[in-house]
Amino acid sequence: MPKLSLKMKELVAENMRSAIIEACRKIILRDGFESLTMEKLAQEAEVSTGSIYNYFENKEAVVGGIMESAFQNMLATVKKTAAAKRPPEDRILAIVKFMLDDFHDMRCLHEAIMHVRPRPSRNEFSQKHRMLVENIGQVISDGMESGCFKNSVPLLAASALLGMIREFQIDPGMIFTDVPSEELARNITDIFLSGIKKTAENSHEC
Amino acid sequence: MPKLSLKMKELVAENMRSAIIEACRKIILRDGFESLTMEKLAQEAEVSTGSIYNYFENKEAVVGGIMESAFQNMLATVKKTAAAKRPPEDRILAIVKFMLDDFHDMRCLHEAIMHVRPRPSRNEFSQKHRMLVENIGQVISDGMESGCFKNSVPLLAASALLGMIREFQIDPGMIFTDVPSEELARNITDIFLSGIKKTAENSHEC
Amino acid sequence: MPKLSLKMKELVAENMRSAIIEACRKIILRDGFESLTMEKLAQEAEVSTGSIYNYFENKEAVVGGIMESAFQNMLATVKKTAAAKRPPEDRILAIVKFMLDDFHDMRCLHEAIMHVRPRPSRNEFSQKHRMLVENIGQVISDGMESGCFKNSVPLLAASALLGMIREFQIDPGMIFTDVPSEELARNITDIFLSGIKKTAENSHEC
Amino acid sequence: MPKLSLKMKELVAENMRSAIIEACRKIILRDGFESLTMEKLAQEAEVSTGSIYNYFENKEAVVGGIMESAFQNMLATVKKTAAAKRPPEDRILAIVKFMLDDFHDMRCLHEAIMHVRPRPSRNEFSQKHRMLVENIGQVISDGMESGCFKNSVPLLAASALLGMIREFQIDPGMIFTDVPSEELARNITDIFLSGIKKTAENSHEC
DNA sequence: CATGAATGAGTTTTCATTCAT
DNA sequence: AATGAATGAAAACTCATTCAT
Repeated sequence: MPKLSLKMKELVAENMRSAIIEACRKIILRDGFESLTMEKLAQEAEVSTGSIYNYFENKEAVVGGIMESAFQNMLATVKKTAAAKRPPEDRILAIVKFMLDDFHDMRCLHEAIMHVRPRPSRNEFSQKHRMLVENIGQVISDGMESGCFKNSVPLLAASALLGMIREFQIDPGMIFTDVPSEELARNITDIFLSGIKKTAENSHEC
Repeated sequence: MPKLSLKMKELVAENMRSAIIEACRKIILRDGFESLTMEKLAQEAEVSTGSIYNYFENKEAVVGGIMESAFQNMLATVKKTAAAKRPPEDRILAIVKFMLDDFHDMRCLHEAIMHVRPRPSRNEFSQKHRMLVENIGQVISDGMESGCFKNSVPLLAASALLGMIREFQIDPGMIFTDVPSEELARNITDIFLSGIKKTAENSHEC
Repeated sequence: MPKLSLKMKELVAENMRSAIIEACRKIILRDGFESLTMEKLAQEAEVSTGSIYNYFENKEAVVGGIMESAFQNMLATVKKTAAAKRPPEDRILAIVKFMLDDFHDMRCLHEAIMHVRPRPSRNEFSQKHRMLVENIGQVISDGMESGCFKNSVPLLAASALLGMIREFQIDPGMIFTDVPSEELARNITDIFLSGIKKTAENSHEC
Repeated sequence: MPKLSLKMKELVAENMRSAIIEACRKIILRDGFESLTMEKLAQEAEVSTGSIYNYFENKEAVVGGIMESAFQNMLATVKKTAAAKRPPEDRILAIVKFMLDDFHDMRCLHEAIMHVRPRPSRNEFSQKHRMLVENIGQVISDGMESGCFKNSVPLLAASALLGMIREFQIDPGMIFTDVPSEELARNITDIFLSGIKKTAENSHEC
């Protein structure tokens, strides 16, 4: 009985944490990180400010929470896709597609990382980011082993790919707002796989 | 005499502005944007808080100032490099190299853009960013015309390149801290130009 | 229960507002409007600066609050007195008496109006002031109708009366500090009603 | 020779003081006392902030200066009018007229007095105000002696008159903005001299 | 546990005054 | 004397965090 109620409690607590993190995400995406206050967060989550402190040590922990949550979401899919039994090229395209569509998580992550700088959370973040890179790197390693990818530094290539994706999500120049993500994904993947240079056979001179 | 002293004053004033912006940059790079306070800025610039307001309307204007300054630095070099009379490939490499080395400007810019959200500065930023993209895009257009680059969307490719570069500057996973920028530049350029896929002639199957 | 506690809260909140306004009034009367700072106000009201902002939007709102409060006090009594079933002369005397004694409210009001200049509050103030004038004007209208007052412009006469009263409250020459308000009231009323000139019957020549 | 240049200097200095005070007055009347800063004052007077301090001890002294100047203007005329060889009634009317028209001085004075509270200037101000009251009081005394005014307390009556005049200058209810000052003056004087009550001979009952 | 008012340190900004030129 | 930039104390206001109910 006590054990049951204990589990209940944990369940309720987990629910609260999720709700708060979700509210946090909404605010960041809607109004920007700068505007995130505990008061606003409480209102969005429809709890009291005090309650938040029952589930999170402090504001930083909440932000850390959304990073964790966003990573979990992304990592889960990326891992699955990266490990799928399909040609590496396809897996790359799938990952790019997914990430471009998963605007929320990546955008939040990026906002969060930029605002959680001199704190311990930063290291934690780095670790998780590395996992992301490594998973994508694995696809590239696979491609190298199977002979369809050139010899390269997988982690470096993976990072490059992530950078490209992020660029189109932040879109600082507001150039690609109206381009469908489908099209963006194809273009990005194409550049990543084949580059922009003409290959020997179809280029006569340069 | 009055004209001279007028020029002198403007010179001194410009010096002050630069000093303050430089101090601002230092703080952002050292301690993060979050920690930037007018008090701290005054100390770093070795002036009084009040003095800053003789040269900038308010805090936002200072931040806008570092954005402008950083852009000016970057654009100047990028423009020159982009317009150089060398093969497009070389120009791309030069730009990547320069940007990786110009850690300060790009990093500052990126910090700034993430923290200047709902204000008019944001649009101003977008415009300038677009100029950067367009300059790089020009190199790609050149390459396409001269036949060494494939047909592609130059602005899109340019954005992709910028994204890659930024990724290695922020280096969220802290993976490439110790890799010399020279090497990074070569790798990035290589991926951008040739992609990671084996080309037909040297790949037998996949 | 929820309704009760809701009412309780409102009651407590109203108490706070009153306490802060009262503290504000004390400071203005004791040290002058110029010396009113939020810090000082907080100390006088024995709360924290932050708390004040739970009950008032900003400093201007607090000042607006004391204007409103002072007006309410004054208007309530003036209205009642003005509408009383007594000869207009008596009502005038009663109003003058009350206002001279109600040093606090009128003095505060006057301080406040002089310091709340280019803001919207000013118009609000004007409106309320007009109500005061109109109420007193009504007494004069009554007197005119009943035949004991001469034909005149009631609002103008009422304003003149208010001006006299204010003069003795501010007492810029510090001449009447020691004159009992009872005596002042009689004198003021007498001038207002009969003027300083001898009337025909008791003046032989001039 | 040295004496001459000394006089010159004093002349120039007096000019500067006047110019600064005039600028101060303009600002107070145009934008309100609250908006008066030394910087603004310097701009309006077309001198440097530093220069002001060569002619005035500090800001308070400048404000004291405009009070002094305004008083001088008013006192000069009031004294002359009060001492004129005309019936007291006429002299009263003339004073009211002049003061209503001399909007600038009186308004400035009133603004100034309200903002110079806990300082020594206040006493100085009181003294000057008393002189004003006494001069008007003298007219009333004259009238009492010559038999056309009732026995009353001249200073008290004079204060009452000043209060009325000020009320119409401040016009807190913004009721009399469009009434010509000529008409106001007549009305005010009439109330002051004859009151609002019907006199015995023309009132049957009340 | 939930609540939400209270707290007060921390932030931006203003402005009278000084002082080197 | 004139200048006007530099100063820095002081003010209004914010917001993460606490704690009595």
